[in-house]
Amino acid sequence: MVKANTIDEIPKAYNPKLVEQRIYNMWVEGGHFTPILDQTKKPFVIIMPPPNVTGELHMGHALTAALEDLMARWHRMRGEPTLYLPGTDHAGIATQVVVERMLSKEGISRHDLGREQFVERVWEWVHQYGDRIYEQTKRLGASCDWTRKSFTLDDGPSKAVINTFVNLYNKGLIFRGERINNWCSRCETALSDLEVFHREEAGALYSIKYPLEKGSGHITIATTRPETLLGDTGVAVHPQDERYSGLLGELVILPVIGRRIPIIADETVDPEFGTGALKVTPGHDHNDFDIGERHKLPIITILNLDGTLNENAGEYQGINRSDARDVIVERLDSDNLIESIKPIVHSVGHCQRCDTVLEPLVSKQWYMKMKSLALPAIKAVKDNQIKIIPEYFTKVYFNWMENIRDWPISRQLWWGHRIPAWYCNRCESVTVDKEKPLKCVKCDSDELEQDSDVLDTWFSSALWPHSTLGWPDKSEDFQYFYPTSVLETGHDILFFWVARMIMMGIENTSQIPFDTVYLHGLVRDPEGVKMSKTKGNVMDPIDLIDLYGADALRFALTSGNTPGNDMRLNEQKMESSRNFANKLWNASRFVMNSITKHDNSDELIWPPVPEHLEDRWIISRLNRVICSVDLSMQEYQIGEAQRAIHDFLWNEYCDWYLEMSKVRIRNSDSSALPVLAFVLEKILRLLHPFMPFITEEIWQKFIPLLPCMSDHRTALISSEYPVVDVEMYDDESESSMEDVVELVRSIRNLRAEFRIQPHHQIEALVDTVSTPDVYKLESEVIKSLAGVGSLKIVQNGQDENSSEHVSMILRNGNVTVPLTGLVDILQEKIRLEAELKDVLANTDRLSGRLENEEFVSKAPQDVIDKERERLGAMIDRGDRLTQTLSRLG
RNA sequence: GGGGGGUUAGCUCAGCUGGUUAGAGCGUCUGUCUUACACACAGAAGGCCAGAGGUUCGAGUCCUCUAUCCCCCA
Repeated sequence: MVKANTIDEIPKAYNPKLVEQRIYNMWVEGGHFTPILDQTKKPFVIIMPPPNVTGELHMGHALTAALEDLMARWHRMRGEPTLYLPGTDHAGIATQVVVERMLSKEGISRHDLGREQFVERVWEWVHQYGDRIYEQTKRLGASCDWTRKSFTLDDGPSKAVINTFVNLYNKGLIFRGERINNWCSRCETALSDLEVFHREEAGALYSIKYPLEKGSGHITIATTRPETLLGDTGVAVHPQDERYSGLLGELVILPVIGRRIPIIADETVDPEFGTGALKVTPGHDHNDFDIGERHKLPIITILNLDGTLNENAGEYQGINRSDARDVIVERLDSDNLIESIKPIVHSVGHCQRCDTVLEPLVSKQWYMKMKSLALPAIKAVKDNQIKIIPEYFTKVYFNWMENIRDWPISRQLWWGHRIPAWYCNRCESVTVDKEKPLKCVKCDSDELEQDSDVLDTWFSSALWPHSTLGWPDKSEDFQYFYPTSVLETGHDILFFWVARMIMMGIENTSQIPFDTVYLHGLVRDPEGVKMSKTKGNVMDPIDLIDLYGADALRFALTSGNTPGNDMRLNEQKMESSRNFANKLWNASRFVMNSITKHDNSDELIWPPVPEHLEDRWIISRLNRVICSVDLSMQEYQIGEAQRAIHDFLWNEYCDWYLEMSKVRIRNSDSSALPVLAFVLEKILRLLHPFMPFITEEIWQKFIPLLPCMSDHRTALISSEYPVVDVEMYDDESESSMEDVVELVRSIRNLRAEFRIQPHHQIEALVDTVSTPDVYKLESEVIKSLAGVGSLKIVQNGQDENSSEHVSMILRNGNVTVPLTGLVDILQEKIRLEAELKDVLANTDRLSGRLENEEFVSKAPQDVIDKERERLGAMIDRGDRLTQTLSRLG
């Protein structure tokens, strides 16, 4: 037996800095993160949501990794071949913006470089910084299989993207068309609805007179965007609006431009808003586009892609859209056409990436038809093939999926998967293929030019669960690991990512991509405000790891965290998590030291056979905790599982069992040692998925001290998660220990109340009918933990209530403590009477319930039995209180 | 306008399918550096579970309405 560690060598406080890096390297070098493909076992697979390759680890990533790694480690310890696959996302716009900003510091734009050189510069950036987020993820302790890490622009995922595009094009589900879109004039690209961030902003509602063609009258329209009138092709009113019914079909003369446009009736016009007359600009408003389609109004686009007014703006061509409003309003004013300008707060769409105000704009884009893809994805969730946690998000999912709209998938960017479509310079037909076609399919011309656009990044993300595993090839990984198990991510990307993965997974593989979706909430700052760089309230996970350790951060993020709900992170949570780690550290220090000090640790019986009451109790309790942790984990009640382990370690193992064991150890009785060790070792296993570093570190120090263990592995990470042994449940020992704990607490309570010095030993007399043996058996423990010098246990003795004594009522007896000169009889009577009042109230409540015939006839028998038992105990307690009081006189 | 969620101790939050006198952490108060841990130990105070109805033998938990806050979609 190696006696490696004495207590002096183990630091008094846990220091994560000395541990984490070393332990992580050990795991990697030991190959613990790479699963062994075992065809007889069902694997557990989590594909990590790929962070932006140029991004930095933020608190959302930390929460994601904490939860995913927790699940991965739990399943791995349950013996399932576990794959936690890491990867990064090329993040089209975000990355392009970052590199463009860097270039602008050098005074150059991407256009100066040209497409090819620009993309090269982005790759340089990726090669330089792309691993940073991986290194940060490692610091969290994520047990990812780094041998399988994947990047959306790698050959495999790229091949999947091209294949998918071509397949869907051939099926007619991808098409090119001219529609109204959200256009970011800074990024110079179209965006999907999901990439639009709406914000309430103060603006103005302009009422503008549009003169009628006939006569001298006019119709007044209301708009928040007067500059777009340059593109107006109609004025719409509600069909039932009597104010305007006589004007329907008339023409008005569009101010500034002088175009004749019709007055039409459309149901969607809100007569209550503004003047009830709406200018219709199909080229620059989503709603107007629809109205225009219904009434066959022409579409006039007035903007260039860079946000300046185009030739349709006539004399105003070339001015920027931000100046256009002022110029147009000025002009209208001088033409005396402005009736009023009123302040208004309205919702304005912004680019999610660069915050530029978006412009609805008609442009030619590639689209994916979503309705038919959505149907099987809806069905998969309806049929419970895919379970969403928390459940209420299924409603949100259905709500979105059932109203799904076509997805614009082309982006006018340079960084990303280039669309595999080629245009013929001669006949203008399009050829879509996996590789560049040699000739135009129509006219045989070889003058082909590839579409300059790239695909929305989410297009490749949507394929992630299968593209990372080798699809479209039938690779070994794909066949073994797909479909995956759990998709864990923030609820904010349910539509962006999760829904699309379900649709594309089913479309491409005919299988669901995962059976469970676990959605977490936002990590907020201590005031409950969303963390953001601009607000400056971000907490850096790496800073917190440096300060408190990775285990503490993970524990803080998962404690009391329920699926879907936002949580606040603050210093107190970090501290209490760190303190918990330190508690474990010190309990372990005690146990290891006790074993090391013991002369014949080789003789320790292993696994221990609990005979002593205390041992039977702690092992019974351990098994109940194992059972409840198992149940909670299976139901994804991670916070509950964590709380159960926390409470067991701190409140039962440390506060009671460990303290009680000291009595035996002091008396050279080594019988508690194997149990101390056994329970601690189980706790390390239970806690490992929650606090991987510290548990592994302790385990590595601890195992060499123990007699040969049956399933001794090289590392805790790969050892077996505890399984409940219901044979070890022991109601009798649990009940007995409750009596002991109650007695100790009662005496401590009296000591505190009467301010007895901690070192001063007192006498105690216990009078009990039912449990004298337990008190006798545990008398040394009771004396030690309650500071009692002399403990007398009698049956049916006489309480000695007087100015010299004070009594507490136990559930199976009374305890009396002599306190010479300290007792105020009046105060004692008040205390006991208060307790009696409480007891009598409870007696009434319970007997009332039991006298209720409906309760007795309708409630289940076990509930009734419990209530009867409680009533009996309550009456007994009341009797003894009354006796004690009567002796006080 | 449509949909979803929150409201429980001073603060931050748990509380699964209804069943003891509703829990934790932090904070507060009183003691203690008791040879694992002061990142600790012992003890204590503190809650009309947002409000009103209803279902039930029994409601923090289920239903309806109200108030209030937040999120998503249009």
